[in-house]
Amino acid sequence: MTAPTKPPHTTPADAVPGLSRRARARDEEPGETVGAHLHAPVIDWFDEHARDLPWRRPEAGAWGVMVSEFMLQQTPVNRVLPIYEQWLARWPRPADLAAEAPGEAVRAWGRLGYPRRALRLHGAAVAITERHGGDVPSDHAQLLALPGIGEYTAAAVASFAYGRRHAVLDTNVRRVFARAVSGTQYPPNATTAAERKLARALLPDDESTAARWAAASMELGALVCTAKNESCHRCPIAASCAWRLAGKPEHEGPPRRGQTYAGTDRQVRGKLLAVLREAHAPVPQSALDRVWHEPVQRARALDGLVSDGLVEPLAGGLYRLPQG
DNA sequence: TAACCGTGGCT
DNA sequence: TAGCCAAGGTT
Repeated sequence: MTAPTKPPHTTPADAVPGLSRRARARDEEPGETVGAHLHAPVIDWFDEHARDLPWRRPEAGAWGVMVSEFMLQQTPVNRVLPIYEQWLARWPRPADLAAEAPGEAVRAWGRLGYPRRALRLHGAAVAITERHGGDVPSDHAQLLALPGIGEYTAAAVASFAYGRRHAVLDTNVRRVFARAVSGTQYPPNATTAAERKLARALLPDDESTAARWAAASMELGALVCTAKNESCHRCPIAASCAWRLAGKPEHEGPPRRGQTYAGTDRQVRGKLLAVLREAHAPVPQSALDRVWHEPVQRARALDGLVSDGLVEPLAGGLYRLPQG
């Protein structure tokens, strides 16, 4: 098993075939919208082909959108669906989660992976309850100030839940833009200023259209313009796609090494936490010792979990999920 | 900036 | 089969 790897890049920052020189020179707030020829086909495609996901239904509300965004960070939709439903049924409002021990969030997170997200979602619920009267804020800066929310998630919640106009730049959208506009197979490894500028330039002027565009361009990347085995024959903007018109050149250069997973601290942490999730009483050290043979790494992993706040050490060599 | 942080399905 | 891949955030 390996950890996630992102493809390397060659994107020339400002070599954007689809944009006029004036458009490239202009920085931020648009007077006229760039890339407007992409908006209608992508949004129309979305209207017809969008998946019916629970967090897209009106009854999900801003809290449902926010919960889904936390769970979807690096985790596939199909694995999120059942946990999302259980989560919202148990904690229908931020205050409901805030009233629980953080360890309950970690337990309910199950095997979604990256359990620190569960802790941060709990922390965000506490902050929303304390600072925002229990309502998920719609302001980008206020969202960004919450634990576990970065640039992408703040924009996604503001856009999807409140219809605000933000560039929502996730891995799907970055790949769509890299191909359709920049003409490269993959976006850069890390998000660049040029990508942000491009995303802002492509954002429709109208607020509700911008929100629709954000969801539609992301869905296109998830369903059609995928990382591997892309389906150009189903793509609404294939005719103007810079990468396709260039003959779909494959990325050149050394592939970035993916971190191996087997034998890493991450694997050990996962095994340790799995024991504590299943237990409903404090667990003795001896039970944790069984999950990994190598004592030094085992101790390091446990220490890491404790310092992350995912595990609470008790007197007498007992451990449990955090109660406070 | 780059490393770190889980998990399981797919090819 | 073993590497690839999935709606990132934090340090």
